[in-house]
Amino acid sequence: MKFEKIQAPKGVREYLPPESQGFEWVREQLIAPAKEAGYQLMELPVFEDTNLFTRGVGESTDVVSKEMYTFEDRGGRSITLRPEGTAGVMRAVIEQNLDRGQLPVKVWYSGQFFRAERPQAGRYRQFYQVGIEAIGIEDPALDAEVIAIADRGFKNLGLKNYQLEITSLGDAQSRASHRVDLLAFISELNLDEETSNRAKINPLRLFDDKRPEMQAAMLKAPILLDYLSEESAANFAAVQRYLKAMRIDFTINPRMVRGLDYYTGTTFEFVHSDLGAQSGIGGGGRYDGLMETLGGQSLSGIGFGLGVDRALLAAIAESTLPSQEFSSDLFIIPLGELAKEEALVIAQGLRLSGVRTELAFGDRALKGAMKAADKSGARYVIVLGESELTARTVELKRMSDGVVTSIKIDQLQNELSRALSLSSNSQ
RNA sequence: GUGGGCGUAGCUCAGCUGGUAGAGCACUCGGUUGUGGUCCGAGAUGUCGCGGGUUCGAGCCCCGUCGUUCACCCCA
Repeated sequence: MKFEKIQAPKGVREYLPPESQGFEWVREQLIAPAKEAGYQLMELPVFEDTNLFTRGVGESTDVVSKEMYTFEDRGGRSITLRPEGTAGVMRAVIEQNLDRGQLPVKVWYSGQFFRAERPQAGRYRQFYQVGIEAIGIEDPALDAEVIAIADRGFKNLGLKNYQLEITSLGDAQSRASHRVDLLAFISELNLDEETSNRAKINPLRLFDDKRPEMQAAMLKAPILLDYLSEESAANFAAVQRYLKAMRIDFTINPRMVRGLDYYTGTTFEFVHSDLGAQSGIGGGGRYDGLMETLGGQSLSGIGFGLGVDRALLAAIAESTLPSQEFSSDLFIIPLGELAKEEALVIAQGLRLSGVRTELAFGDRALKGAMKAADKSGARYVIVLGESELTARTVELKRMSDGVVTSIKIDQLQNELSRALSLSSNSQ
């Protein structure tokens, strides 16, 4: 009887060893700056009431209108796998009254998100993001800090071929007056049906059209930045000033368009140049009305989401992944039953003191075990046989050059700690 | 949702105008007593994605389907 193999669902990306080590590293590097800045973990469900997204993200967006994984649970409730992170954070903040405490609420999150799109390079139906949100305070310095944290994450990865683009979507008045002029401008253009439908949903989207003739046509379109109210303009100027003070490079892209409806004010995107069509590696911005829309008080927030999958692709493209980071320090090969027991005990002790230790299993021939040790990338190897057990002494072999030194088993921990720190200092 | 490319051993692929499958790498064992990376030798592995059709005969042609990949829409 042979059973058919079951495949992974379409569009999911799995990270298996050894690549998973790079993934784990990237995710940690991306979020570390947020932890250092006092943001705290918020662990949220991956599925939510569908209304959270239709109301929060906006029904007119592509994300909501055609990319959500929505299903009915056994109680007849409409449930959706989260397509982005901010709405869930806001829901939790409102539901648990976190906005009644000290502001801003500063949280980070990390996990899977889901969008039912056609898969493509760097675009998957299940993808990973890390993100932060800072809720309850309107201060351009906070905007600058949030951007700086995202930028630090990418710098932690060693990335160079990326660019930070910022703009401001202004306040409601700024957008309303710009919209009137933009619609007037667009009505003068000869648009095909599909495009003009898109314009009706959100005229700003036309700025993002990739067709050269559209780009050319939109060059003369009125720019939102020219319509900013005095206050919005001052805010945006301050954000730029702060970024410059922190020596964070950016360009102003007045034609930037974000896919989610809730953004207002400062908005930004990180774009990488080596990734093909899906070049956005992160983005975010301020959202003034979201909390109120979701039934909370009227507080503003700002946050970002960084794509872990794409950041990993970028790190691979720029060859910035560390290689030695992931391998063990020591590989123990026991020969015989007694040695096996002893090896387990020794390994436990060494691991407790921070020496990354692997064992050979399965009574393989010594040659095979040495091969396994070699492939593990371990920096040192010891063979534990009868003679070693009686002498309580092992030969510590350094794999890089094969040099062997004789060491008492009791001294193994000290010697290894010293040898490892010496060689890592000299790197 | 739309369009193009691709689907042959674990991996990367070859397979000429249709005649019932190969290479490299990886893997296992060995090159005499317990030491890896090089070298040499031996070995195992495929319903040629799946289903139909054309044909005396299909991995090669046709149709469908699934998957994959790239791009569009859109986005991390």
